[in-house]
Amino acid sequence: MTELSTMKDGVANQAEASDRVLQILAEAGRLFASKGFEGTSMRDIALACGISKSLLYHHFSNKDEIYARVAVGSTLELYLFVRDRIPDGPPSQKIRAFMVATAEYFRRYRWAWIASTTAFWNDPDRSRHKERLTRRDRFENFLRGLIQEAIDAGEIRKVDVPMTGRLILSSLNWMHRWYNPNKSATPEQIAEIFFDMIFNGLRSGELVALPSAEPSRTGRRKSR
Amino acid sequence: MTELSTMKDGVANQAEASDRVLQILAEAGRLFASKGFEGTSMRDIALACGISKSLLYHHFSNKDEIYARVAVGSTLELYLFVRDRIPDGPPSQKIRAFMVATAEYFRRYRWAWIASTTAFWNDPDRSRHKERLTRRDRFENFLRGLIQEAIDAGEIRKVDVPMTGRLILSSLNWMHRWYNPNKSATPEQIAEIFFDMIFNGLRSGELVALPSAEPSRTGRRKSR
DNA sequence: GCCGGGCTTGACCGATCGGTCGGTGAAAAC
DNA sequence: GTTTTCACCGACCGATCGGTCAAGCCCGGC
Repeated sequence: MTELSTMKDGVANQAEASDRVLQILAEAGRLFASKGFEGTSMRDIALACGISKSLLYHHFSNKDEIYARVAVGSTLELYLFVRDRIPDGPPSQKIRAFMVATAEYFRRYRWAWIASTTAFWNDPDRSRHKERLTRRDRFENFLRGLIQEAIDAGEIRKVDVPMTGRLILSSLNWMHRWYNPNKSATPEQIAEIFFDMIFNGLRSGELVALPSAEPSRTGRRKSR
Repeated sequence: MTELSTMKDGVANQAEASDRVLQILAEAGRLFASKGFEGTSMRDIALACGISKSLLYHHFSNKDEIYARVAVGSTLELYLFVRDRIPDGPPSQKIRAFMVATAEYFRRYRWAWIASTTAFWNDPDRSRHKERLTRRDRFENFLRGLIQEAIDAGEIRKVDVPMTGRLILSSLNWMHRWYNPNKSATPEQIAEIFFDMIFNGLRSGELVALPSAEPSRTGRRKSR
């Protein structure tokens, strides 16, 4: 079937699955993303696929398994997807590549991404939730490693590494809430803009004499 | 009742409401935040309050009204809350105050915040959803005004104003996903750190000669 | 022709959903 | 002392939930 590639959109790493399974995963991801896990019924999924509800249970044992294939099956690959797109070079450029690659992943698997990061952020299944957090941690720790590299190389200031990672990931993770695929910029372009802002800062070149309302933040530009 | 102040925690601008109503709103917000709107039943709310389900319908006409009081009733005040905490002074310091005030709001009305920004991001009620977006827009436009001020004053570079606003709001809006109230930093302190990172940038003072992988980003520090 | 097996279905189940109803008991109003 | 008011409850409703099941359909191998 020629539509396999389009149906595959939004569902990562499901190469061995049949077209029907891919269709179910794609539709389910889209529904989970827009109406949430509890807000999406098995009847909704069946209707969206144009099949009977029983058929869902032929291909999946229950609703949770569909969730698992959508959410866990997609976050599984994020770390590998991004890691393979980090080039050799200066650490700061690795961070930039990290952001762009994550944005590309978001663009490619948008519904699964939203379903995974929004609809299921509080997973009823404890062990599966933990597993997802572990993967998420591995992803985040990878970024922290890049940040530490950049600090060691003297490319960026001696900032708080976990907090810096959170800032970078926040800019990417919140994108799904305002990104409009019909508007101008691609997620990758947006990631580049954010990298520029975070890396170079908003402040203009001239040092503007700011009234130091917070004495603890003087001498910021001197360090390192 | 002396516990009125504690029960009021997490529910903004409900001065005229009775203790019981405040309790219901607080518990509902907490449940909505952790289990989502569809995932929280009226029985759950009643059980959490230690009352019968019927009593919920005595105080509220239906589940949606509870949602409205939690989500709409809290986002209503965010703009005013923040606006009143912006001091006179340099525009960049206004942006800093904006971030700190938003973080304070998050800390004070955490459950209602999470319920409003996460559990209900796709509101089934169209008109109410639009109303919330309008309020959200007013809040965001207020920030954009501050950014434009800072650009006009020459304090920050000639960046893309909407995109800059999104970056700042992303750092704050994503906080609820990783913030741990038992850990060290307060939301306000986190907001200050993020402001420092975004305003001053991560880059170290020394100009590191980066291989220009992106020719469009040369001369960045020259502008303005 | 027919037969076996995977894809597919509609009828159905107990549980739970949001919501309703009639009523209780105590305090306020008269 | 009677009536009105109001916070509150247990029982119940139709609808929908996730999930089951026996039976049909379709198609290649014999």
